[in-house]
Amino acid sequence: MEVRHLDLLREIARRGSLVAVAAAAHRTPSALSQQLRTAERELGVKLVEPVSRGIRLTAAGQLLAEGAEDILQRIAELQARLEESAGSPRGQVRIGTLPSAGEALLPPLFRELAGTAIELDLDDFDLAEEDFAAQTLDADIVIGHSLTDDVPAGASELVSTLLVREPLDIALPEQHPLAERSSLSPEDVSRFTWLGVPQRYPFDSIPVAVEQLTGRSINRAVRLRDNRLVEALVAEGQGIALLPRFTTRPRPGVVLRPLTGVRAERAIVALSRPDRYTRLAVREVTDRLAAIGHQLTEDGKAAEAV
Amino acid sequence: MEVRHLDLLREIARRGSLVAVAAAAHRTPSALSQQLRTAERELGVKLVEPVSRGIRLTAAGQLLAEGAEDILQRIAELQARLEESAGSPRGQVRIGTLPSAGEALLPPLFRELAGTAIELDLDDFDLAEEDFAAQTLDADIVIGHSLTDDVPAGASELVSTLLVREPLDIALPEQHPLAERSSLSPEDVSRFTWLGVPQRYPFDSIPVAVEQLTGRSINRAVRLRDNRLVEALVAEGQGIALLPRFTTRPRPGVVLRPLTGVRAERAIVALSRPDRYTRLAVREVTDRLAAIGHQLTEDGKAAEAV
DNA sequence: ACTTCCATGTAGGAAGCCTACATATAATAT
DNA sequence: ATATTATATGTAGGCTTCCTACATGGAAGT
Repeated sequence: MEVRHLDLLREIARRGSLVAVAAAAHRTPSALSQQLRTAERELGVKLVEPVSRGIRLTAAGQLLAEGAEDILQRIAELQARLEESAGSPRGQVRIGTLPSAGEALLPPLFRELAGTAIELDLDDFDLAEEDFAAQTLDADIVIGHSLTDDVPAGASELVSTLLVREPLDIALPEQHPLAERSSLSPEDVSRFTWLGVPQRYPFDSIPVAVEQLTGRSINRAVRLRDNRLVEALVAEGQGIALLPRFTTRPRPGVVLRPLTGVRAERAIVALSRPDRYTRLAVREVTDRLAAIGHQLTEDGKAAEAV
Repeated sequence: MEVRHLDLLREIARRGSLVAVAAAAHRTPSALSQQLRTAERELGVKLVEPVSRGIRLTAAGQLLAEGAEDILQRIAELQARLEESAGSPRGQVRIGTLPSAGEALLPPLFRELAGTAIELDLDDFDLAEEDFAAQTLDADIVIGHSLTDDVPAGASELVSTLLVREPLDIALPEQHPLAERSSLSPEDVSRFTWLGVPQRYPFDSIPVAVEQLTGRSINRAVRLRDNRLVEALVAEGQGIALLPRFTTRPRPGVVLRPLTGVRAERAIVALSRPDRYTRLAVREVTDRLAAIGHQLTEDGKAAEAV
């Protein structure tokens, strides 16, 4: 019985189709199909059966997939023990990130890891809160965020590390009447036109809360994903918007004012599957991200004091 | 990290040298040496270091070898679960046996297994009691014996299954004066010339016990290993000897008489390493051996009653 | 000094693995 | 109905990997 085959079965169980597994493994479906048949021949059991357009694990395949989960976890633990005892962390760590969080966290990370045996591989995406967890299938570490809690929805099975709690401020054009105030209430902001984000995107929960609190519906001029674009439009006077405090670069024509009276902050977290998190390199990178996040908070406080 | 490499490290830990591992695996030492270097390259750690004429595992190698033990055991368990759920036992089972015990136990076993997917592979040897355990490195099941206990010396870590308790009788020429008695005492037998076995061979413990009990030294004409040869010489009147009751074929000119007053029986046991014993086929064969052994005892009683 | 034992290096053949392309089949769309 | 899409599987060929045979080198024993 080979690890390669166990791994394949586990992936089929998780992802459901050969095409999906092949894409994740950068292989062709044909290769995996052949591997499956080799495994079946060696074990003397049928492992998958056709169903609709795809395949499904047989009882035997499922049994092995479950066992594989355990065995691969133990192999990962052994590897971690080895790395701990015999040297410094090494290898490739694949990070998937929110663009906004990545912009603040990743440049220092690259700087710190220069010269170590850890190699970073990046991917970025902007998703609904509950979709971050699924990305941990592909990435060792997923940097995601949560508006309501410190653990994003769907991440209960994952290792979740809080990196920063980042306030979400109201971005205003410099000449905006509200710009003179040092903080803003839901009442204040509900009267103006907003630049929103798509529905079900995390940031949207805050204007929704404002609407519930004030009983007044907010006028959203547009729904955009990209914060840079939003910044530019705020500067143009197209509306006010929610922007994360640490990752919004100061920009002429735009000021940030804290929003009080609703929970206006996001938790930026690092998520990993337990088996991937056992790798020393993955823990190391997560720890460094947490330290960088902490520094971000400190810098924020210092700037406020000035 | 590949199972193949883990297995290699475990075997090196157990057997001590590449040549020994190569012999057991039917590979050349060169192949293993190259595998080792591939493993070292992949893991980024030195796994072995030269010492005297051979090699020795480094700390890292040892760590992995220990982890391998656990992981390979779990893989074996998974395989067993698969076989249990998905069909009948199959594959090759390698048995190493004492010739005398094998003669009685194996023919029925072959008969029973004809037509199943279990294939037997045999090896035979005649060893000192404490050397049987070492044979479990190579064989799935080792049929050995113990004179003093139901578990042979050195087998405490192994799965040990009692197959038969076989009386060891005194073989006499038909015309021998003692042949008229229905059972013999240490006093009786210590006066005659014996055909013995080499020192430290299990059977030797009984004449030694007789010597201690009677305070008289036994005259051993020769020291032989092969029971057939001993039978032939007993028939020739060259002396009396200890022979196992069930595995001594009745033969004109020779009679067997029970020896009383000392523990004159051997326990025939099947030994397996725990990881090999998890295989369903191995358990199946062990069970069948135990059943055959039980039948042997029953047949013995029936014959006595006649 | 010679032999023995063990590990390692090299070259070449065999086996295995993966990709590209083609085929088959079921579900969905037009 | 027919075409299209999505998924798996089969085939041929190239690349890689693995193992054996043989040679080399060092350490221990005679």
